[in-house]
Amino acid sequence: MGVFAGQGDPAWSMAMLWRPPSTGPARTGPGPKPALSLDAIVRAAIEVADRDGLAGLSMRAVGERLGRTAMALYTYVPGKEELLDLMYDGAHAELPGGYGPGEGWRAGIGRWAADLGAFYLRHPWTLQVSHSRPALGPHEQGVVENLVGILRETGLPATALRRIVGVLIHFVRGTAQTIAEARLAATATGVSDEEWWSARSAQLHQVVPDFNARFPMSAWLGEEGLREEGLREDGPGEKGLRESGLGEDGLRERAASGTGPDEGCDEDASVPYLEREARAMIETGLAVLLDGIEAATLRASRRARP
Amino acid sequence: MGVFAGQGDPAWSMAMLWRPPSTGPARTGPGPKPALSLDAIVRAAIEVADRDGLAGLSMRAVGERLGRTAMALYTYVPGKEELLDLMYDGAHAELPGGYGPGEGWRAGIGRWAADLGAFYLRHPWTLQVSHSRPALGPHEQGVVENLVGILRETGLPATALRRIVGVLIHFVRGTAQTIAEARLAATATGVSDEEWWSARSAQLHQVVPDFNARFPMSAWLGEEGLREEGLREDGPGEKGLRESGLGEDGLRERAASGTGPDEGCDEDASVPYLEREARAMIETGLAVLLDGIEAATLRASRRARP
DNA sequence: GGCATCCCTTTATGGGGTAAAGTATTAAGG
DNA sequence: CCTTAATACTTTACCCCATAAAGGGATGCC
Repeated sequence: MGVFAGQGDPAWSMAMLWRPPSTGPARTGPGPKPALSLDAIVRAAIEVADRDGLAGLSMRAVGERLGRTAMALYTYVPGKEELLDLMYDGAHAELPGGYGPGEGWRAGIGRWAADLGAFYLRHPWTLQVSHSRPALGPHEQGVVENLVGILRETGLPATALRRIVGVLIHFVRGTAQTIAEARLAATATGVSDEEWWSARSAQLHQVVPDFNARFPMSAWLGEEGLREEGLREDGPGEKGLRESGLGEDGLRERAASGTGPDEGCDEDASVPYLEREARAMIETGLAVLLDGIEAATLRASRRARP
Repeated sequence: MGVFAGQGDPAWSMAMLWRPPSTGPARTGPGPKPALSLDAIVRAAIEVADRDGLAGLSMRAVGERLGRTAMALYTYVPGKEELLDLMYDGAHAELPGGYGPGEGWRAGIGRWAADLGAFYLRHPWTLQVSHSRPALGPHEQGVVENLVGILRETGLPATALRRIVGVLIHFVRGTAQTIAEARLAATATGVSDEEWWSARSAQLHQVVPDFNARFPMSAWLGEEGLREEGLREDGPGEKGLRESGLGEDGLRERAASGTGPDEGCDEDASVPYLEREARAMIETGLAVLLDGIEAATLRASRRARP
């Protein structure tokens, strides 16, 4: 159950992250040929983290997966923290590029958010790695590059744009975290999310019988929300979802068609309740954000030529 | 460097989190009187985490602070995970309530966000505790309750509102995380953020000489951003900041006037560069979010009576 | 062949969470 | 007052972790 703050030796991490690709096995001179490689180690570590989470990520586990001892890794990596830096950026390599202009920034952001969200769900451990660490790699930078490319269409000034970039990244990360933890709870306890949440809800009302009195707003939110869902009437604030390229199964499809070498993310046929809810949250939230960005854009152009 | 996924025994955590306050020392019967208490342990653990971060939080450390061994704690707490559940909610106890109506929802959300952000900065370790864990306590619930109370003024339907709640919480958390890590890097290396970032930037351009060619959008963002800041012209997208109650020093003031028993958060006189930047991000981001919420509200009322 | 070089293993150290067993302290019952 | 049983806390021990230090064995150059 370990997570890191991104310490270690940033200089080493930076150098390795940005080293020219496939710096060949140009090893000459005495001594045995290296059987491992930095890339192989990083790949193995990502696989371990995908399977067992960051809690299961130990130098022993990674070494074992490569048929070596834990100490063998230290020939290639100074320590675990630096390895995590490389894992984090390396995983991002599977994110697609090609957010060319022509689809409009609203749709572009929708696609970008769906891709990134699906990536987080394919590698939930990335959500536990603290963001905005010192060591920034090329693939993480690529995510930002893509988003900035899309957002430039809005014509917003750079200062505002940079901040919006932060907002969007935090938003997708946070939402993906909610989904990931729901999945984790579901698989850990062996019940479906729906059962799990209703059980927890029942327990809450048993432990706190006066919940509705102490938290009237939250109680209203829960009850009214259920009522609305029962009525199946589309509330407002839901607009712009299809427009943004995020249909009912947009995120889901992207999650299933992973580009990376991983085994996929054990999608089962039934769409879990909470996951649907969280996906709806990403859609609504994104719609809100997009409307806000649009408002800023309008204000900017109005100011430019009054 | 430990963080948790929120495992442990949720039933125990829930029971303790919601137990009636100050369940007295009604111990009768044989055996020595307990010298510790659950509250004292949680308080001590929070102090340790405030000082040394989650990395420095060990059962041994908490026990030592109370003049006991690590094992002594196990009389009161089943394990470290459960203790963390209690710490997390316990820290939230210092958040204020009283977001009465009358100031308007925009200003209300601004105040709510500033209070929550300042709280995160006073207890940065809370940002490493993964959110939306199984065990939800009364004080975390209070944060949601406050926000829902404010948002009900918008008249938005519950479904949309619940999702906006998630967006706002993720947003404040993410932003606070950025600030917190900037602080951490600054104190860890002993240099100011500004020096630290320029050093890192120089290193990046040394390691990656062709950065600007490979990441033209990001390069543009950086250069244009600097140019705009040099011009000191308020870009658009900045509107609504004062209106939302978030002045230049709004967050800062709140951070300094902590309500909890902690020592404050060693604010020094010079406002660090990156922190200013991050605060600006919270302001801009919030403005975008508020505009988006407003758009949803308008749409809702338009739909209600056409 | 000698030998320096380098990959990898073995062994060891210190720290973590916590199980198990031991010790001391108390109140109740005789 | 003495026994008994319950309880708070300590001691010890175990296993897992990251990693320092030292050793072993393969390899290519002289």
